[in-house]
Order: sequence, then C-alpha cells, then structure tokens
Amino acid sequence: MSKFRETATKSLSGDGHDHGSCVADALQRAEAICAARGVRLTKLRRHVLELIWQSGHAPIGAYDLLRRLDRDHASAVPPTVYRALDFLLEQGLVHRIESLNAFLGCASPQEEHVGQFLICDNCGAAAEMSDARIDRAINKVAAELGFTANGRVVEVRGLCPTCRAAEA
Amino acid sequence: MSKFRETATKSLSGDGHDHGSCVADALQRAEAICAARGVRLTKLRRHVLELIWQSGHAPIGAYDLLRRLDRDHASAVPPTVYRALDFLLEQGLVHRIESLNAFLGCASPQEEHVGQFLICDNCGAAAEMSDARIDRAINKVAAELGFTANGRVVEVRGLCPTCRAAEA
DNA sequence: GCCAAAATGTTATACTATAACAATAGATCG
DNA sequence: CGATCTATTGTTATAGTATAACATTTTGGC
Repeated sequence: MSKFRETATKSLSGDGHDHGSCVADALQRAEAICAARGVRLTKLRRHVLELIWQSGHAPIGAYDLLRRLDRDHASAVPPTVYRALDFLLEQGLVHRIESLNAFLGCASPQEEHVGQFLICDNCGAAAEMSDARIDRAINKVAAELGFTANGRVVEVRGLCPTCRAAEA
Repeated sequence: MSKFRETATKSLSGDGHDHGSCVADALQRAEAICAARGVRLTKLRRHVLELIWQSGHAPIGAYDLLRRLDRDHASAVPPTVYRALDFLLEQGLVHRIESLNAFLGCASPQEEHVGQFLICDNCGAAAEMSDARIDRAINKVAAELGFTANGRVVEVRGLCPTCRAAEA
C-alpha cells in the first residue's frame, strides 16, 4: 500500500482495505473519547459521524450528509446536521476542509491538533497529516512578521499516487 | 512600521499610509499586466478590482462587492461580480481566501505564485507571503507520500502585531 | 459595415449556513 | 419519585455564497 494511503486514505475504491472495520474503529474511539470527557455522543451525533466515515475518506458536504441522514431520520433539516457537526468539530472528531466546504473524519482524535490535508482532485480522497516541519516553517515566518498564529489552514490539492499512476 | 504591515497590510486603520495611492498603484499595475497579456481589463473588471483594493487590505466578500458596485452600476447581480472575479483570479490579480469566502488584491501579480496568508482575526487585515520554506516543507512531505501537489491553501489565523499590542 | 468572439445582461436556481423560538429528553437533587 | 434545570433536538424562516442557461450588447478584425 502506498504511503499516502497508509497515512490516511485507506478507503480508495479498489484499495481493498476493510472499510467497515475502519468505520467501526472510528466510532468506537469516538465513544471512548466522549465517555472520558463526559460529553454525550448521542444517537444523532453518532449517526452523522458514521455517515462521515462511510464517505470513504473523502470529505463530504453537510447537505450530502443531510440527504443520507433523511433515510432513517425523517425530521432532519439543516440545523440538525450542522449542530451535530458543531459538536463533532468541537470534540476534534472531524475536520472541516475549507477549500471544499466539506467534512472529514479525524484520523487521530485523541491528540489535539490542527490538520494538514492532501486532497486528491481526481478521486476526492483526503489524507490527513500533522507534519512538524510545516508547522515550524509557518510559525517561523509568522513570528518574523510579529504575527501571533492561532489557527492554520493547510490544504494541498493534487493527485494521489494511485490516480497519478492511472493517468500515466 | 511593523514587518507585518510592511509586508502586506499597509492599510490598517490608523496606519497612516496613503491607501489612495496604494489603490491607484494596484490599478496601474493591473492595467499594464493586462495590456502586456492582451487581455481586457474592462471598466467593470477594473471597478471590481478597485473595490477590492478599497477594502483596505482586508478580504472582501462577493456580495459586499455587489452592494458597493450597485451604487453606480444599476444592473449588477451576482453573475456580474462573479464573472469579474473569475477574470481577476485567472489573471492572478486577486486571491481567494478559502477560510473567509472572500477576495484580496494580489500584492505581486507580476509573478506567478500561490499565496500564503496571515489573517488577523481582530482587524480583518490579511498579509500575503510567498515563503519558500513553507512551500519546501509542504512539497517535501507531499513527495514523501507520493502525492503530486498542484495547488495549496495556506491561511494562518491569528493576531497582527498592532492588534496584539492593543490587546495587552 | 459585417462577422465572430468576448463580455455583459437577465432570470432562475442550487448550494451552504445560521437565527430564533418551541418542544423534548436527560441529569441532578431534594 | 418528582420537580426542576440544562442539554439536545424539532421547527420555521431566512441569510449568505455561487453557478447554470440563455439573451443581448460590445469589441476587434476583416
């Protein structure tokens, strides 16, 4: 398996990894984290998180989530999904991809972090990184300019190894 | 003047730089670039670019632009402003700030580049950088993962030196 | 002047997100 | 247990961002 996939996008079509257990693992981790923090991963929130993971490592939009949620949650409307997303974002269980207006399950929700993302323009999969060199470079430049950095958005668009190979 | 301002946001309120000439310079550069490329900086496009620069180095949204455009362009509707923005983006005369859904005049439109931005959450000003260390760090990591990077979004949120000082 | 291409006008609609208030379900404490 | 307080969810309405599709006008080259 390529390093790209291993790092973050185990779910590309044809990839053959067991995405079912991948989703199940993510949900189980979320349960444990919420229990430890004394916050409530309600049925609704859990369902939204599940749908995000079922998207297969590709960021998914709020209204796509809404359409899928509708199937067994008749009363779902935009605030329904946005409130669940707010909770999941607060708890660090999902990330928001700014350049796509879409959401992605967090690969390592245990540790506080801001994600850095590689997003394949062909297959839509996103790989989450947390590379110290990038953060260091950004912090250094900001500091040189006297800027106090709080949050950062790092989203790299391009082609994942699989799609690159397929194009050649 | 702080390095932050010198680099990119000469327009913060109270900053005292002559923003009028700053706008005029930007428009003149744009004229020259478009002439050299044989593309047309029409009255409408020029007007939108002017409004962007008049925003004072703070990214401005398409609908804010629309409201200002209305004043002397009665028929302005969303496609009016979005088409002008498409042109300006294509020509590299403005940047889109993904995390704000807003647009910012490009500080150095002569050279092809993807911007990196420091955005002050307090005053709204944005500083454009083009730091090779950040690009190198990103390219290195992407390459290690076999990912072919095309575009990148780097947007750092925080406090500019002036606002930081004012808070203390 | 005529033509083709580029730009703008116009109408409609899709997509993304939040405000505000009502109803319900869960936790807590007596 | 039951009252009560708070968190969560329901519900309606609306704000904000962006594009599709087709008509008309303007521009530049011949």
